[in-house]
Amino acid sequence: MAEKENIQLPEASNFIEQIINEELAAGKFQSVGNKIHVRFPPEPNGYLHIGHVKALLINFGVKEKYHGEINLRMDDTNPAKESYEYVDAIVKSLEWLGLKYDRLVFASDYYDKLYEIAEKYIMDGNAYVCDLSAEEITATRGTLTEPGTPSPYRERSVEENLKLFREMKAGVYPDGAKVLRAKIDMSSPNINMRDPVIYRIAHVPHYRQGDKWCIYPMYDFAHPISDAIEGITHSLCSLEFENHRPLYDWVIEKAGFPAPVPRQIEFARLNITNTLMSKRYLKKLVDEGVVRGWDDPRMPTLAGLKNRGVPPEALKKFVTDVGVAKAYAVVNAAQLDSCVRDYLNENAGRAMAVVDPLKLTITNYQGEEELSFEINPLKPESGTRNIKFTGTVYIGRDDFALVPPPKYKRLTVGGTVRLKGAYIVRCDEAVQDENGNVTELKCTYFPESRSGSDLPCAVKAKGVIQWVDAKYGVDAEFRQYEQLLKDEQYPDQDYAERLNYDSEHIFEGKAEPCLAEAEEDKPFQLLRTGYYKKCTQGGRLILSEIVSLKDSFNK
RNA sequence: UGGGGCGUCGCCAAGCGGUAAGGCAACGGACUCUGACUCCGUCAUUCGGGUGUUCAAAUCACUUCGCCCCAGCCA
Repeated sequence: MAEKENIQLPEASNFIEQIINEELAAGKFQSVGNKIHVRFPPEPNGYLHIGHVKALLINFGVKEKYHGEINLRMDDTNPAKESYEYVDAIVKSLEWLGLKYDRLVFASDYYDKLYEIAEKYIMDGNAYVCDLSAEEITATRGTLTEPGTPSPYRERSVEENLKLFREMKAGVYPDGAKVLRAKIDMSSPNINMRDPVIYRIAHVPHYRQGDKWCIYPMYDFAHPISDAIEGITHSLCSLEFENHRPLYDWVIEKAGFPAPVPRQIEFARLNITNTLMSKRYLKKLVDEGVVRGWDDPRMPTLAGLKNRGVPPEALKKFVTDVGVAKAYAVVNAAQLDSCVRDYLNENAGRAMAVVDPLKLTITNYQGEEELSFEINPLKPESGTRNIKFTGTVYIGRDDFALVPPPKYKRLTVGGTVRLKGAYIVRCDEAVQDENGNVTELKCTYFPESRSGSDLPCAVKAKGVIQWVDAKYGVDAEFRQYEQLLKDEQYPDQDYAERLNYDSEHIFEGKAEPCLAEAEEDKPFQLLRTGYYKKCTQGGRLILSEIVSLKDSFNK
């Protein structure tokens, strides 16, 4: 007898790793060299969204921790919904997140093997061809409290079943005429065990297999076997598959795979407040043209988040912080925002911009000069940028108040404020139009207050505001939003209600025109998105966020 | 109503019989040429409720209440 190897077990950081540690300690995987093997199995029927990041990180986390392997498997067993567009999008999303899998595999590559196992089931008396219609199967399945009734075709002979199944494969029957069912227990309290369908007829070409097949395996059959074929040790999935676990185990057992056999472990999926996390609805938004595509910045897809300017590192931090458990949970979107801000604060360069510009003219200033700003104050090594200053600038309308609220730190008539990186100015007059709207501010500046100068300066300013030079600033463009702005194509609440969810989060905010400081004669983009809003505190923009958004659009 | 799960601070979440980590949010205060950041401080005598076992329970047992999932030829 071989001695049990002494394996170094890493500290478990969640209940899944705890289970793996126990199994490892019990020697369950000795025959496979204690190699842990997991997989991430999306169906290529849509883009990955933020919810998938949880499954992704749990699986990749296990792979890393145990120095195991991970397959990216396209769970493509329903040809009606799948395509290469989605395969590509999924692969790209993983790249964006920086997750490297060991191999890309397709469930559709196992169709032959799957078929072979199905025939074995028939020969072993574990499956039969059923002629009942879909409605009849539903009707005879029983209810939650009543057992189902056996199909009249349940006791067909092995020979007949085999003949019929081969005819199904050969295309003798139309869609829906027959199915292959697992022969388990029609009175099981677990409805999934009441002779589930494992193969259906569908005369639909497959995006990879073409017309080769007209019968396709169901998830409950294909998934466990795919896992077993690949030597997966742990099949991690979300809670809604808990009821399928007995079937998962049954399918593998009857297929006769040798131990160690894959084990399914479920965890709670990720939910975020006001965020739609269903591929089905997201696809609907795309199909109906409510959004401009799966990568629309308002979408919670990874492609959309990327376009919104969310750094992948922030996403990973967020999902890791949220943890892994089995309790149903809805995480506050504020927690994601916090991760984004946190990362951006640390890494993003800074620039000034104003939304809703208000002209500020310094009446005693002449000429122009260049001022220097740090690109990222937190990272001195990132260098500086130079901004021209001509004495006529635009400031944000929010940074001036005719009637200042209590504790207001910005500009008021007669008050002073510092133009960030430049001078302190005093507002002498607020020019108003016939309606009383402020159209321009006439100010006086104090030369000795120049930023960084050692001159003694008597004037003090309680606030610091951003500005954009009137001559050198540029109109920021909204590359992503310009069309939306033009068409006023905003999904409305009615639409959201029809879809039965709250759209506030993905649709909040519209793009607004703004002015931005010029940078290498390339205007930068400013988006009025969720993050923009979240990054507004007390009416002030946090510049780092804006610049990062810009970067993400300069593809 | 059958079966399967889950209930620890406003939102997540550690805890695994020895006397409630952490993050987000919130609230005070310091600092600040980003009202940001940073920094300091506050924030569960209590773990859905009840009853037991024990010297000792969020952790064990029993019971009760609440929520989620399952009746696709979707995954």
